[in-house]
Amino acid sequence: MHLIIAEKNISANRIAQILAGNEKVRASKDGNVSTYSFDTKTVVGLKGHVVEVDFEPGYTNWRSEIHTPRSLIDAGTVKKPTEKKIVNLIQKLSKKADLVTIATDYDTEGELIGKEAYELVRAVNPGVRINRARFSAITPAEIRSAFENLTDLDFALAAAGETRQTVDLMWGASLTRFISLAARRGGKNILSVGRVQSPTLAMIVEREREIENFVPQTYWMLSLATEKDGMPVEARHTRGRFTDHEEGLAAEAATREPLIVTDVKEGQKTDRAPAPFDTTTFIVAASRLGLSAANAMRIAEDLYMNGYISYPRTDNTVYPKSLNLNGILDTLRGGVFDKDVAWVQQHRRPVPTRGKKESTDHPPIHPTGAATREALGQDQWKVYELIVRRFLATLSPDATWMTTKCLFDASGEPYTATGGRLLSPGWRRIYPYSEAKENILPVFAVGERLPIKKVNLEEKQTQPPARYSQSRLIQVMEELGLGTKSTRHEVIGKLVSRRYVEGNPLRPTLVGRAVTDALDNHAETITEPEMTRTLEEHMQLIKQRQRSRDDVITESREMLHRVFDKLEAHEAEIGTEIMEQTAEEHTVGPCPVCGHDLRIRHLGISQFIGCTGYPECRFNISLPGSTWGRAIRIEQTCEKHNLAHVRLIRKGSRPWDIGCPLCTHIASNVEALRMMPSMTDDLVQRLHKHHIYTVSEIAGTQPHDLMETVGVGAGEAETLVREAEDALEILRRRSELRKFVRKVVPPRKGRSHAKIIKSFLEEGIGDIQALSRAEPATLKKAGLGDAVATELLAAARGLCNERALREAGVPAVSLKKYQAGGVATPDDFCYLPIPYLASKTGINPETVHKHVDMVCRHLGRPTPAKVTKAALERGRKELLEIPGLGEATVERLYLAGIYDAATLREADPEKVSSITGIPETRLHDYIGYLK
DNA sequence: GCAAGGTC
Repeated sequence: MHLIIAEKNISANRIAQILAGNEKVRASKDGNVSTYSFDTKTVVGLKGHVVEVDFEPGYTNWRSEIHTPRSLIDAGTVKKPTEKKIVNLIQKLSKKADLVTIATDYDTEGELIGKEAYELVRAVNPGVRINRARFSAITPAEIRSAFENLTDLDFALAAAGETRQTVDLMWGASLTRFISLAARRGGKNILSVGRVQSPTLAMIVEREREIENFVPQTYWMLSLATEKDGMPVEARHTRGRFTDHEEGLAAEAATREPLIVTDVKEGQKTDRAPAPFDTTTFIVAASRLGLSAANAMRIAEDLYMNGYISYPRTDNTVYPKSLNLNGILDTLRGGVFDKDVAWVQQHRRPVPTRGKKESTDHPPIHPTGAATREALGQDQWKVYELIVRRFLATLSPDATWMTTKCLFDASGEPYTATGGRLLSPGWRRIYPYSEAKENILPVFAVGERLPIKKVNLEEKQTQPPARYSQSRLIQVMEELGLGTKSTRHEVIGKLVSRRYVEGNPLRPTLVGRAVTDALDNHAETITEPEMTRTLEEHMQLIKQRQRSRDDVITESREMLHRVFDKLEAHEAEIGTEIMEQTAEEHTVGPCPVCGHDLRIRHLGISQFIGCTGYPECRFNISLPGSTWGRAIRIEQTCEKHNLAHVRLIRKGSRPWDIGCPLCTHIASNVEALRMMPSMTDDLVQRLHKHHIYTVSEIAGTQPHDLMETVGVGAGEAETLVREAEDALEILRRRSELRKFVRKVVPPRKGRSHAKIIKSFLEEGIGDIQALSRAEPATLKKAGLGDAVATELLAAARGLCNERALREAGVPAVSLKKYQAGGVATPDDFCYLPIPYLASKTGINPETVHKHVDMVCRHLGRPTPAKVTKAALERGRKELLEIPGLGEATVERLYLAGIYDAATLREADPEKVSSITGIPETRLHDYIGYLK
């Protein structure tokens, strides 16, 4: 069998179709991985890298004393499978193979991916022949010639890729751990560092600094308004910017009629049709449609998987010769673009446009199939249309403009006006994404005199550089060689998810700045794009076999050790700097009580706003738990309280804006305050004035203090505190009820828990106890169905019983055994005989007696007599001696309190029969035997 | 828990 391994499933399929020619390809799935077979050949696709490098075992603990962040520099690495199903399948097929061909993409990563496959094959079949097919496009001609000229894997090329992997892991992981530990950040808040992300972040930080340090300069622009044949014309002074106001004023004053046309130049300008899309130019164009880089890529990948467009990850801006442009045009005929396609076919430019970058891996992004608006979502359609129109534009003629430049003289002051008129729109007919603004000037003749309608000296300010938009940043990353077509947008996503940057255009957060500063000061290598450039040069030397992989990695290790020399010497300083710089990120504003900063605090899953004056000032505001989203400060502030608004952010959900935390705090607690019988509007106002907002604050105050701060009488103060304690208890029970309902009743559309609780409260059900006693009909009023109502009631009763028993003193461990034995209510304890309880639960009868005694006392009922273990065992033997009386009958007799010969002899057969279900005649027989 | 690079 000849096994062919491609880089991805879709390539595997296409390669199989091409090589099979007229033969039919059998597609089958093995563990969700597709294979394509024909003749004696089987083609299978990888998923890019199916293994990943990581440190050898022993380095998982970040805080290890021995395996410090620095020790990662010299740590050994291992390759571990990340796509187990594919790895297994490849190895299964390899065992049967007598020839294996690696057919991954023709670039460094592709060669490395190929080598990874090579190693997987070798591990299970050391003797099989393995060769390599190299092609730069998956077209019949390329693929056939590649398989006619098979070569060997280029291990030097793969080694270049491995070097990158090792260097990235070593630098990234060791620095990430070092910086995170220094700044005491763990879990979701780690501070990541990497060869690509750190320089990218540094650029955003740098740009923000430029904006902050920018000093605007004032300048003046001078223009005049004239007209001809009723057409207004604006002409600018040829000086452009006047930086000196006096000079501007002088020129303005000197601008007088007559205004004479001194020169008219007409010309033509061609406006080139755009080049084919590569990933970067595509992202830039999509961003004009309002799509973020990540979004645009996600949609493009979707379109690609559904066969509408070609592979979206490409660096190529030149159509390969093998691409059938006419065929694509034909495919697009008949649909929404029919007219546009027809026009392009009629007016085809002789050669399609081409961009500066040409690579061999994939063609530029182009449509591959016809789609309808209905088949795609709104955004998908927007992207598809963009790609179709771009493709059509690259085949369309250039646009041509007629340009006019006029010069005027206003009594010595020179002015100019330029105009443009679209002569032939060319590609602009079908690619409406960039606006072509015409500015048509009237026809002027040299020497002509014109009126001056107005002279205008306008004051302006120079502007700071703009923040990077996502698409602009991707362009700059590309220029600097940072990241790849597939990863650039992900790197930006990473910076956002690490909360280093936010917004679009991108702004750095305080954490982002603090980390960049720390790295800039102590490990500048990692914040500079230079590192990538050097790495690439070294990779080039490895490819050319002029340096070895180990040699380059050793050099990199030494460099990183020097970086750590500096870092470790300043560890404490780096840590405090980051912590101090980022504290502000959590600061909401001044405490209304003491004026110190209020800060958002996270403690496990709970979060709240606390005062930095703690413990002297105990002011705090509670926030919803972090399961609702992590609380962050946002730009907006509350004018009344001078506090920043708070937002809860959770992955996958829309952010929840809480607004001013104090306003929300006040509003959400007024209702609770009003639950106190003596609370009045006036009192609420007075309490608020003294920053007392919650019932629990009143409950926690000494009546004496309350008297002084709010100015109420002693009796009133005591009443208030007592009422607050009561209200607090009611609230506590209510919240318990709420949690309980939420747990038992599954959430469903159109049935909100808030509504259910509201209806319960209206029916007087304020806690679980009340719920356990409620009528099913009451529950149905709250919109619950029969089954759910029954379940909720049962659960509430169960919980109440359990609580009553625990309250009576039954230990939790025993309680579980009782429940398992079907003994659930306090009544069960009082009325079921002890032998029965003991036998059902396996608990010692003396212990059972102790528990029963506790429960009975708690309920004010008499405690039944004690039964010892010995008595019970003896009694059991006595009973079993009676002919026809077995184990099962003993258990049933326990139910009636009969556990030995004596108790049986005394029993009333009729009564015992009704309790145990044993026929009366049999009972008579037993008793008869005993007598 | 860490990078960057493939691919989905």
